[in-house]
Amino acid sequence: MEISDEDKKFLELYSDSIYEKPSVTVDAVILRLVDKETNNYRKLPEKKLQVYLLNRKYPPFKDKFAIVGTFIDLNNELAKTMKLCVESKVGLENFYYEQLYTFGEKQRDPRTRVLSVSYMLLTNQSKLHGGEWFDIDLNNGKIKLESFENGYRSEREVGIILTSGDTVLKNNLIVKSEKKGIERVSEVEVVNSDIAFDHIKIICYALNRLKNKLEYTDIIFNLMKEKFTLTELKNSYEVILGERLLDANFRRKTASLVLPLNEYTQDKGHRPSQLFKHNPNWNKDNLI
Amino acid sequence: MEISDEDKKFLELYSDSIYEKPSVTVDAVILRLVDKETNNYRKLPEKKLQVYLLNRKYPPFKDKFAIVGTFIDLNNELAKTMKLCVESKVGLENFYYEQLYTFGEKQRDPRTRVLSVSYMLLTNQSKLHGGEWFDIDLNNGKIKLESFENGYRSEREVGIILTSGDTVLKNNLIVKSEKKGIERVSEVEVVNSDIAFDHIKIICYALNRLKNKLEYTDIIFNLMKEKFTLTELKNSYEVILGERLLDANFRRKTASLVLPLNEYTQDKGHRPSQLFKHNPNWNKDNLI
DNA sequence: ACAAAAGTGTTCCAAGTACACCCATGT
DNA sequence: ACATGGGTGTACTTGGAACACTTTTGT
Repeated sequence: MEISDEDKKFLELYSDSIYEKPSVTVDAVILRLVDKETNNYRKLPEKKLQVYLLNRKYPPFKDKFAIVGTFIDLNNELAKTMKLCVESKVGLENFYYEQLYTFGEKQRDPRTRVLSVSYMLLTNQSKLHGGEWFDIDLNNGKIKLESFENGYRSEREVGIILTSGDTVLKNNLIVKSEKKGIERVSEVEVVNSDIAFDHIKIICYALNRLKNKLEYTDIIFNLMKEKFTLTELKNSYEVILGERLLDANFRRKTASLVLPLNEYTQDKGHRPSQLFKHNPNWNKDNLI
Repeated sequence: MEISDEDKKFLELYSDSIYEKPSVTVDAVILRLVDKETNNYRKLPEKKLQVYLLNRKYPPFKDKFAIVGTFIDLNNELAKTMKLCVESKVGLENFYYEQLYTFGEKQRDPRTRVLSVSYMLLTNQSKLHGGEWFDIDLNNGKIKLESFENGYRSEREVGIILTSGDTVLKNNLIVKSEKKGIERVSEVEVVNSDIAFDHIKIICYALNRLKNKLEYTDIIFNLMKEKFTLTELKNSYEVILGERLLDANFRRKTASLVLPLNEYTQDKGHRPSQLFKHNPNWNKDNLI
């Protein structure tokens, strides 16, 4: 990408303020999986999915919880800015991340026009600081489907309850999808939300992305500890997918994703279980 | 999302210029499928995938071809701005679109820091103005795979040749992917490109998105005319996927995606073929 | 007649589904 | 003894892959 002489001349004269500019933030939906406490010595702990939120110290949305983010730095790459932000604000390093979507609705920030380039972060670390882990309780309502001759319209209520100790944050969304011949509209509407900005929409987007990627990637291992039993892995899938899986089939399907170790769990009140680790050489599509 | 009194007070005093702002564009990769000419009265025309590019009249990258885009308007939604831009610059209306990715590399625009919120647009219209349709000739090199104990590194050269009449634009990318335990890096590097900015990267991203979505959506019908034969549909899949499909299997697999019409092709030098249209009520996941 | 596309049928194989069943452990 | 998770086997179903074969048209 060589720059022509004419371009060089132009650039010397160029003023970068001729177009209005928006503010831009990078925002991170930080997710992890943890064990629910259990009092039964036999029972294995169930897993729960959590998101890390910060209580906002300044307006707008002072005292509301929000996902981690910052205004971008023009001298850094977007992802770099996001990483620095996450490291400095909550102390998280070395994590899996991917860009999700850029949210830019006109009214999403009461201050001014602000675009949010959002990221999903997955971790198995717990010791973050500055905020709180919130349990995610996702409740997909029944889908309402209306069919016409040349298409359909679907609508579903989605409830997301975020809980950390006594703090319970309720959020309700409506996910709409309409299809009429070639026309096609998808929309997520926030009915009510106890967290800042449109962040519940971003969280919802991340949860969907994660769920979809479980099927065809090995993304889940970013949420696992290094060593785990297959039942732990199965529970993890179940929590994210929101459905129960059959044990025998699960073991076969995931066989290529994991490597068996010569270690076993003990002291569990039931038969010991073999430990596994992620098979980093699992390929599939990458080999094509 | 009520605004508290404290927030209101804050907003009155708020100055939106405390953070540096980037310029932001919306950019559209406009794709269509057309028939290659054929001189054999028996042979059906093959399909080819095309992208619509504009010749830049002003620096930077004057006289280079670029995808359609504009600096955003702070008073409009992002998608709205993109739609208005596409309509006014090339005369395209009523199309399928989806947001792709936000490109923001520091050096991607020689003028200043510019983020590009990119979209993929699919159409079956031909009569655009102001630019040219370029045939897309995508050439995936062989993948080079290097395996270690705890991961692997893959690298592949991708050549994209864009042709419109005598204009031939060559572009070469290297797609890298590295995995070491939990660490994971993916990167696309532009080796050389005959088009403006990093637009070849955006086009490449769109082509991949389209290819992936063929599998699990009915997105392809946005590229088809209203009525088509199953062989036309199969050719369309083949061109985008870059591989041949088996006819008998294809017919079975796509059966639920289409509705048969009581019309048949004629004058083709071979057996007439039934025409089909998209089944707009094809659902699958949406029913869950 | 014949080249090309249109369309159907069949066999084989891989993978997913749903169970039934036995094993090993700590209390 | 027993509740619980760990783990294997199997019969059935579904769908994709590969290929053979027939039909129909315009020139």
